[in-house]
Amino acid sequence: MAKMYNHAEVEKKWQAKWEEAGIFKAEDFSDKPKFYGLVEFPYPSGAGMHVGHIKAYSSVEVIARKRRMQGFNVMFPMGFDSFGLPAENYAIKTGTHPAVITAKNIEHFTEQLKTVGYSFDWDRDLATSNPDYYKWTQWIFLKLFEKGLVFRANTLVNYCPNCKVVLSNEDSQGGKCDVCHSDVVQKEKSVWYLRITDYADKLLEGLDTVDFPENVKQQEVNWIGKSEGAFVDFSLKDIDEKLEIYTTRCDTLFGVTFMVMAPEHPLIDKYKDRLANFDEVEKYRETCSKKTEFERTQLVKDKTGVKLDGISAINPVNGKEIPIFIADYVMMGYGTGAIMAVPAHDQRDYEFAVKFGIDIIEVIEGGDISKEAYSGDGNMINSDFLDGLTNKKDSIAKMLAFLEEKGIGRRGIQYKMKDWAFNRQRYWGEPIPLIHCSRCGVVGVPYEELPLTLPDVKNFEPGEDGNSPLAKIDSFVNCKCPKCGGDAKRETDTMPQWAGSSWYFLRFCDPGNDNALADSEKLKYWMPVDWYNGGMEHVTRHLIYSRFWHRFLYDQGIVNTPEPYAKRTYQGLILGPDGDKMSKSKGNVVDPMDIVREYGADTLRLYVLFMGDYGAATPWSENGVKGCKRFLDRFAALPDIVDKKSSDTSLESAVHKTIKKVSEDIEQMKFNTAVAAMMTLLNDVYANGSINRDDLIVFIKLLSPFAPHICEEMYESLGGEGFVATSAWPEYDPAKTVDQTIEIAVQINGKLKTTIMIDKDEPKESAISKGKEAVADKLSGNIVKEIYVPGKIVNIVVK
RNA sequence: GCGGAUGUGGCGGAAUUGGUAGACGCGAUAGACUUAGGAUCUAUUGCCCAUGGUGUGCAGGUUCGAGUCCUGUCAUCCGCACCA
Repeated sequence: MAKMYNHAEVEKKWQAKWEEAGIFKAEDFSDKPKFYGLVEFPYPSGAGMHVGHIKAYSSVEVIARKRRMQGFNVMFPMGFDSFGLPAENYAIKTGTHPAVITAKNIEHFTEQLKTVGYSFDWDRDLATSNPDYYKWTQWIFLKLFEKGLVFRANTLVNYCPNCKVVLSNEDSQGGKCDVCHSDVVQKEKSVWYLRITDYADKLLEGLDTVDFPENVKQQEVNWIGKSEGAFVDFSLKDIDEKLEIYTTRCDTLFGVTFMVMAPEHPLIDKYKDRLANFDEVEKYRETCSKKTEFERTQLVKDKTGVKLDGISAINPVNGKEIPIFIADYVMMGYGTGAIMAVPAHDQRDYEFAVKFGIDIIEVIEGGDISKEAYSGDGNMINSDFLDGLTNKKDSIAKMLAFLEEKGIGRRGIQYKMKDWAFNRQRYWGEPIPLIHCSRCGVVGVPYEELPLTLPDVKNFEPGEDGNSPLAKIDSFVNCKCPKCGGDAKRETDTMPQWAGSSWYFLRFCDPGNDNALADSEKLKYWMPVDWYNGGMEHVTRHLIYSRFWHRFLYDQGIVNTPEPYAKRTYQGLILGPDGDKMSKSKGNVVDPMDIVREYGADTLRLYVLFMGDYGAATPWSENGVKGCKRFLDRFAALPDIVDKKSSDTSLESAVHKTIKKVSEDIEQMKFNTAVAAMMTLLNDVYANGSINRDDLIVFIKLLSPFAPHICEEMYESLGGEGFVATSAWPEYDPAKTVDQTIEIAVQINGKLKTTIMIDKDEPKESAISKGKEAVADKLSGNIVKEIYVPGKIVNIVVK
């Protein structure tokens, strides 16, 4: 049996037929219910597709194909996130223009995607680096600017010395550059920010309204990192100045024995004349600034710092004079860059106090402060008017009331999330449409001048001065101020990689529109995205950014839903055959196109969904691929045994069970068990030796979202009308998913002894007696209980 | 430290949510067909002192019955992190 079908021929044939018939085109406005399925569009790298892309896209592909068969008007678009550093770095190396490389890569990618047979609507294809696309990226930016959500600040920023570029917090997680994985350093620089923190609460609240996996939501909540506490003013001794701190435990104020400022705190420079040990302070600050983020956070064990000699603070609740230190365990970027230290109840402060011999005053009972800080609940002591309170909530409330009355403290909220550092000193990105005018300040490029196109340059190398290559082009830089008409200069930095992807799902609704980012009626029809699948690594990057932009556009009345994605899912990583992460250096990378050539696209698609739990990391197995190919070959041979038996009803319940299982499993992304169910059915069919034509057509339909090419081929050979892809998804009859005769277990004291066959409607008494009969020789002692779980087990309890 | 998970054969992984543990696939073993087999087909395949016993990281507990629930414990993975 099992001659192998010619996958290369079959797949090419049907890809051409689908394209010719245009069956995957989404219709704007239709009486059918709509389904907008989305996968993260790729960066078109020169290396082409990775097996990870295949896994990421195949899930929504299966769902989209099923929805079409269920009568939905489906939009499943694809495009390219085509601005970015790799093309630019390649350009620096070879001198080829990034636009040329990008166009070539997009072509290559498109061809590869088509080879896999995805049911994308290619008419909606887009690329973020096309001027007619980034015109609208710039347009949204100008809207943000108009609404005061763009600002420039001179602060410490994450900087990648290798890429020579400023990075956002999201782009430098773990102290490593997102692009090249070099250590990120802190650098003082004037950069553009988007005020994403203004949307922190909205981004949090929005999570309650969407269907995201719990861990995805949790990760976003943690990233936003909302904390409620209080700002408290400490006055300095003999100086008319206050030092403001942020704390979540203002009720421990009586336990404050010192204060710590971040080394970069501006107050230090302001009062350096008063510092007797300024040299020592300067030296310490210098060592800190040289540390990378990585070093600064890894050396957690050893607290370092310098006491400010000449400046001290007054504890506002008891008037005691307390010393001030600078130490790098306090960060300038969170809160106010200064803390009140309560060594008895904060482990970091405790370690510092021990090292520097500072008093430790217990204000909450319950721990042993001779050993370590105690951060639990307990009775308040040594705290004047708070003494005796046992509840954290009460003591905080009482202290807050006191501070507010005295005017030295106020309620405050802090977020770990920082504003989005938005400019990159690079060429291959959207030019930021702003103009610096010496008279008018910063002015937006007029809307009618968009797109502000990237000028042609010869040298893509970023300047050593930290400027983008655009700064070297006088004809681009020099311009007239749109407000006063005087000479002015353009902003020469470009937007980060994430800009274009922050709204691309909107453009898919109306990709050719030149008058708006998309027609509002079309947006209203298609949005929100019904199902969005992508990588876990984008949860605190692309997902946050795009939700922010979308929420902003909602507030401006441009889109009609507050959240862009109704449902989000993610795929697990595909590991190399050795179980390690795939990487070029390890040489364990699998090229999906090799698999297509050798086994076919249907096999590849089937395998990535069958290989394991969709959400889990699973190693690649070439033998597993072969197993899927074997299944498809055996499936393709089914027409040989069609209607071998004249009246064949023995498969009826197996077929209905499989329809139910496959239909339900797809919805829950349990593709592996859906495929397993079809493999089981195939085994049943061969065991039976025959299958009738109608059942085979049902089987073909069930498999078609996974392996569409071979299914079209078989459907055609059986005389099916049109395409399987546009045929109706099979329904099952619940009554037929139940067998008439069933096998149940017989247990004694919960231990399996044997199994018996009974009728599915067997009465309890009869089932029990049949069970007892079957284990009669093993029964000894008194029967104390008889349990029958219908359709499952008989359990005889003896003593 | 905080947050999220996970632990089941030689391997990837199933288990209708408290009811026959190991579906399906891989690998392995034996046989068939073959000039050949790394193709295909058939059979077997958790482990063990095998008419039975035992088994879901480990130790307890609840229950007629526990991979599933409870308590404790160990290990691994992922994300964030001197966040005040």
